[in-house]
Amino acid sequence: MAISDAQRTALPTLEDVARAAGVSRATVSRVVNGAPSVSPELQRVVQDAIAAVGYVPNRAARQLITRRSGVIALVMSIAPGSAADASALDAGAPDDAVLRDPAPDGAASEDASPDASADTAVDRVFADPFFGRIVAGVLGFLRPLHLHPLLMLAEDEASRALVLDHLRQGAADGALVVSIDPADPLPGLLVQAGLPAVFFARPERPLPVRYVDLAHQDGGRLAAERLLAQGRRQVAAIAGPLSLHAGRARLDGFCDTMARHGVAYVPYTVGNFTQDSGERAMRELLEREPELDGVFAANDLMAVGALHVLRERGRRVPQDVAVIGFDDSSAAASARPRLTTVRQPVEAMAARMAQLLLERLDEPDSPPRAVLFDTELVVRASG
Amino acid sequence: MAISDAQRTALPTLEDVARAAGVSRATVSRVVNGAPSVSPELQRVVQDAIAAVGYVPNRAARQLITRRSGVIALVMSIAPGSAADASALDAGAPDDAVLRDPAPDGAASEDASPDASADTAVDRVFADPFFGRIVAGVLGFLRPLHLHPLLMLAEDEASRALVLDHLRQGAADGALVVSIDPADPLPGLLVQAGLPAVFFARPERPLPVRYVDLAHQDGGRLAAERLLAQGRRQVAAIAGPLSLHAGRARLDGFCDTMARHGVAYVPYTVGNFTQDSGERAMRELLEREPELDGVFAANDLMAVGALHVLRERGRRVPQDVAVIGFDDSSAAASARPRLTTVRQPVEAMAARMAQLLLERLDEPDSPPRAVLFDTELVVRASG
DNA sequence: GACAGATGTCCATCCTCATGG
DNA sequence: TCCATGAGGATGGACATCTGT
Repeated sequence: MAISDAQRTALPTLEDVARAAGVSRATVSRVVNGAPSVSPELQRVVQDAIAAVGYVPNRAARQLITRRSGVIALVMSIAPGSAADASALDAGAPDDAVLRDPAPDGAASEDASPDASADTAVDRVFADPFFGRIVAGVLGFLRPLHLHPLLMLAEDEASRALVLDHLRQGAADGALVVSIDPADPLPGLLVQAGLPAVFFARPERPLPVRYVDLAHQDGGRLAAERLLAQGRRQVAAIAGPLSLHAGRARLDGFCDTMARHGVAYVPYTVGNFTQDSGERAMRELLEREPELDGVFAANDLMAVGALHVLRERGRRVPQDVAVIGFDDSSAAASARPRLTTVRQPVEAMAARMAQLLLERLDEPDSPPRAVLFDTELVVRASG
Repeated sequence: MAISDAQRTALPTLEDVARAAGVSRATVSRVVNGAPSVSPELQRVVQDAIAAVGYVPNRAARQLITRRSGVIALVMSIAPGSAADASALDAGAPDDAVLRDPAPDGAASEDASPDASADTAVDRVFADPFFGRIVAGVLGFLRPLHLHPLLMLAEDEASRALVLDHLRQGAADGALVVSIDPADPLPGLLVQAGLPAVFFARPERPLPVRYVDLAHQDGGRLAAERLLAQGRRQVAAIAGPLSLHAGRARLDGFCDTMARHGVAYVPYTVGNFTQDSGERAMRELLEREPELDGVFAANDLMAVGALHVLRERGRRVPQDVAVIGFDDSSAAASARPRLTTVRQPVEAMAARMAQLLLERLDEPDSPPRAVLFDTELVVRASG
């Protein structure tokens, strides 16, 4: 409380500390920043003065000269550049009500609850366990370094421009971009502007950028080998969107491996990584191939949807039909039966993505680098 | 690419724009900030000059004088102040490996994947669908205002100090705090320091602060009334931690309503809001009350755990046992049978929380205000 | 070379004062 | 008198650089 007033008037500055300690501003600055060349006694004196006056460095002033904000933008980029293959739902998403004045209406009505932003496409991003894992990974790496992520969403041209502006304005030192759509223009825009960015998953168009990615195809292979080892031969797949590299590669890896082992025909259906789409896909596959004994889904959410449909149709898992998912998200462990799945180490990938960005910030001229992560089969009960 | 070099040397400043436009700095500033008193023609001229030289305002310089960062801290606060009742798992959580030098090791080994921060307590926060809903709500409100959330985690004394420092340093203008533990000292610290903050859920100790909260007790009542209307009389409850107001109030509301309708005895077990704890609780309840015909769980995750156990024990839901959850999280809709649940409008609450903070920032002297949200029964298949 | 002081720098905004219409 | 605009110094606070002992 006592501080509250002081705050509103004037916070103590370097100058104040210097005066209190009887040294120069420069010396205080040296102590604050841990410069080596200050005698222990003086350090003590300055530290005491800092504590006495309650000094905290002003980040804006520091940033003005160091040109570092200590902030990293974490961008969830969901919108396609051109009208692309986003699920039909998105079509009618209303624009945000743009408030020009940052000051909210003083007389906001008490009862009318504010907009809850029920935008389906946006909500889906944050509801997906994937988002939480990304955040956990990024935070785990950044926090010990005293850096923090600024959360941004890029879903249309205006919001993409906002991301670029923020970086140019120095609101963040660089961007970690999780881009969902292959037609996303954001990666290209960032590269063109020469802004520091690292991507989760390789951008569709070849760009000289840093990114982390997964050996998707190999993951598909692991799933196939597991099913083959169990003697399953009537297998089917629930693929992700084929417009995405991840969608294609996981399916390819699965089908190729099956073919190599004599299973030439693998019926598949395309979903969109949601549980609902997994249910629809499973129904369709059961109609086409009533005798199937194994299913590979390109992510856990769709696999869970498949589990539901199989149970509803009286197929026992794994006795009648084996199910293998992808990601090893929280959904896999909480499903019943527990889901056998191909692990994607999202947290480690996100952490590494952050590390690559810091490398780029420290050495702007170092060559772009990509890091590929391996998958791993996590055997549980479903297959 | 072309810009990249320019960037490293000198970005254009207001002065440059002024020169290019043949006007004064003041005029450029007026145009940039939308001051009313600039003639349309001049505005045009200045806008063109801005575009021509590629000017973007420097946030640090602006913040230095306006004392606004345009950033809002979103703090997930999970650790208890004293050694409190967090679930046993947390006990051995290792400290972060503190890296003093912000520069990462240049020769980071390629193969050793970086720490994925497998800290269980932290991971649980981000894996919970609750987190995504908070983010979605906050972002939905802040984005149209061109404000952005800075994600922070407070789990021990050091990280709490970091949150306070960031606010004092002006890294963020205020904080939105989602505090899990009742013994959390962060709310008290923020109040004491006079820093602008709004809380999700009322702090345990009475404090003169702004917050949003839910009519938890009323939610418990809705669940009870639903079960009573179905003629269920042998009901049990899976409560949340009783150290939390939300845990107690939901249970109280449920039990009180049952008592008022002649059901005096409601056996209950305490869980910790995870699916696993819900399973354990359900097993225990079935042993104690084999004849039960209705269960109320204090959140959806525990309700889903209960569903699994009931199925495993051959009880049909809802025919034999009705199950009602709480939250209406994504887990409710994706469960089978779909979960009847008490809705907590998390997104709207989070948005409102952000709005309250902006009110406080614009009018520091306005009195603290709390907003209570109502629950609502969402009837699906489970009860 | 170890240490510390003095001063210029980063850039947008606020201010005053003046000017022309 | 009023209004749009110019001109340019002062300001915010920390760091960089240079100098001097």
